[in-house]
Amino acid sequence: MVTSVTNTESAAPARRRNRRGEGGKLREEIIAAAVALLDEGGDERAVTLRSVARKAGIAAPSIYAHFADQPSIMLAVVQQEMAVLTAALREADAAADRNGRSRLFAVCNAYLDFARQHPQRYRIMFGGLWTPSVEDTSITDADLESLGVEAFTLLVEVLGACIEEGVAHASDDLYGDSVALWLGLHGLAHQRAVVRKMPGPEDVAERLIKALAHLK
Amino acid sequence: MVTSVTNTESAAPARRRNRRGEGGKLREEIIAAAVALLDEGGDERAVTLRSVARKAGIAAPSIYAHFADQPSIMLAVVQQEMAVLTAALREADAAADRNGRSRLFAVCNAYLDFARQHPQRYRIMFGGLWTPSVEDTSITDADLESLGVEAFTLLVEVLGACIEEGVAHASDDLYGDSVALWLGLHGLAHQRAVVRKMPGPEDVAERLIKALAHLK
DNA sequence: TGTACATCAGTGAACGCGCGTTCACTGATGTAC
DNA sequence: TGTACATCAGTGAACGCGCGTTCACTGATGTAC
Repeated sequence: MVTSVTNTESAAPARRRNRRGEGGKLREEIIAAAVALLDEGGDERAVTLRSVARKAGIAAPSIYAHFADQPSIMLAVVQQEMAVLTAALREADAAADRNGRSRLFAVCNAYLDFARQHPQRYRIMFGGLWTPSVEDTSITDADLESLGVEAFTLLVEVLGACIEEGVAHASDDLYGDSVALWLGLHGLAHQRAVVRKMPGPEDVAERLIKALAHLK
Repeated sequence: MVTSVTNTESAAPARRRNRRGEGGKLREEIIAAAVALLDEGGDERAVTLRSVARKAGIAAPSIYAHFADQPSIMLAVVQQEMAVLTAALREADAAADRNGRSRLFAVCNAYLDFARQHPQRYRIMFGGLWTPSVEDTSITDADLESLGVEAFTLLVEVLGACIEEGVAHASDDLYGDSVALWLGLHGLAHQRAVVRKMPGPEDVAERLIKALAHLK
């Protein structure tokens, strides 16, 4: 296997150390460095303690002042990106026409767009790439729970609006339908994040959303 | 990070070398060893050239007689497991009552069962865990195409049967609907393969299948 | 206002580890004569 | 039927690499007096 570090990673710029009392800023720089590595197209294996340190322009041991281990960095990345995703969904919702159907498509498409624009981030967030190793790390199950709750709640709300307006067929279980809808979105989003070119027709997304939302 | 090899890997039994002319058998043993490592719950990182060799009870260099590199082993695993999955779906279909609805649920549930019973295999097959590194390896795009075609074809057939029988609403595009249905199944299967306990109601699978198949 | 000093932010060297990969090799076994 | 030998199946030692992690440290900067 050929492993060339210098070719794939952009050189870290000269870094000025933080002023006294502002050491905490490095934490954010570390997270940003990890995200940058992902956005360069490398998969999760590209995000090591040392590669993150190189990217951030610091020495590897400097990370320990802010994170217990590499999975802790990943958790911070996931938490941050979940917030980014949630904000994007909210923004899309706010920008949509004020009817259930428009809002539903706006939110769902924003979700799919995030996955397409940031495939590696999406895989980290939902691909179960670091969760299996919980035993060895400082991450607790509590950290993992409630990670995507806010985003999901928005989906429930928008689907509920569709039903209230009579645009979607009501069922006995809005929550259950929302889970099903999210799972469908996730299947498409994940597949798009993983393969080069998606097979299937252009309008799969629309088909999925219409069917799972029971749109009339 | 604590990394203990001997604790997590079962010791390889004494191995008798293959008889002359039967050297090819080792190829299958190597694939089986890789699958065994996955089934032990380790994620894809646990499948290294050396760990596979240990599991198979051979010296690491012996692998090179059969595989160019580690990703080639993974490809072989994926190809084999795709065949296993396809066989399971066919079997479920054959065992089902001879009507579209029964066949559809049988095939879909068999798909979901595979993911639940072999989460790590499923993640390897559909999680995009090794595809990103195509550039460095001996694997070609041609190897990747048509990997799940047979299984998918069965899904199209069964959904088509539902429509012919009038059990499902016909649309203008059976293929497109099949892709959407598969994506939904994939979303659920993947999520189940990734998280410990799935949130949501018990009958999400049924909801998903009914909605995406447009069952009447 | 000047200076000693505690603290903070981060470094550099070193360690042991598992990895992929190479190389020359060994020893069993089938086959030609 | 016996034996020499080519081939096959697989080994063992070694290499350089990047990794996570430790340790003692350095040098800038704010603060107490």
